[in-house]
Amino acid sequence: MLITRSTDYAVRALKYLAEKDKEASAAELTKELKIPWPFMRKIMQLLGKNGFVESRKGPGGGFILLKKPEEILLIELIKLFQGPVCLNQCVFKKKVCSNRSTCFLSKKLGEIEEYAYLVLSRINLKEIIEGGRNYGEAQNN
Amino acid sequence: MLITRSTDYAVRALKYLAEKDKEASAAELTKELKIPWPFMRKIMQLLGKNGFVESRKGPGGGFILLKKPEEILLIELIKLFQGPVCLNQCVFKKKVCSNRSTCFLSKKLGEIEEYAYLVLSRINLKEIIEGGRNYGEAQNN
DNA sequence: ACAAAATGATACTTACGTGGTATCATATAT
DNA sequence: ATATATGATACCACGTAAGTATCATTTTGT
Repeated sequence: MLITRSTDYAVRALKYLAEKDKEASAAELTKELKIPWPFMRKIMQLLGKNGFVESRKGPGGGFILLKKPEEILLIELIKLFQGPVCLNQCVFKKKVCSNRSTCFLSKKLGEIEEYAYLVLSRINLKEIIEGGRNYGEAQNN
Repeated sequence: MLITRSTDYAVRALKYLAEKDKEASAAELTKELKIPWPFMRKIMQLLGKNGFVESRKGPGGGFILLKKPEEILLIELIKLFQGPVCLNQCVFKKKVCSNRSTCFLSKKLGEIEEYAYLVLSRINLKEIIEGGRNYGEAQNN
């Protein structure tokens, strides 16, 4: 899987914050986006620690976007919530196949990974908001 | 991960059979390729059920390749051992996001998936044997 | 001052897929 | 007959993603 649920939730939350353009609490995000509250909190905390949002405690507090949507790259969120993009990793984790450069299959998988990385690097939040009209809109079925 | 260990083992086993061009038992494959015996058997059984190899029981029995290496496509092995190639799958498994066509992100992920599929579809066993001189050669570290 | 409402930190549980094992039944060669 | 092979199938182990729970801390409003 290229994108896990955590990353997806993060995108949705950031999208919501961008569109609202005001402070929103985890409770509000949870309600609007239909994402489990404790999970949402965990995600927002990570976003906070990494400079995507600023948080304010106390009643009326919550989170506010720190960056412009066009400055938030999908690849950064992926790295944050899933670690480095890696479709390739030799099944033997460095023990066997030290000879990856001579391995035809590794080379091909590497090509795919490179392409994926390139595409993901170019996607920013602004595009997601504008291009995906209903991305993240919760539904009831 | 694009390729799991099962698929990788299957490739190695088929490569071995292709190069030997004679019947080989699971025990032999296990020994030569340093793959756990019960796991190897499981893999060979799947390959047998799906027409990649023919099996013969009894002493001296084993498996023999049924197809030409150039007719064995990596993508088929991936599908067999890992299910359909799917990097895209909406995190909500069909519940939300029935509107995938209008979702910018899904479209982009779909593009990556398509590219991966294309590359993987074109790789056959013959190429792997010829291109990857040391693919599947067991090492001892 | 105090209670309520928010986040911070952190540890824990649950679910699932991959990797791997074990067992018994069945066929075949000698 | 017996040993050697595969067929079928059920089970176990482990790591990661998904989700929960708890307590501490900060801030607001009265």
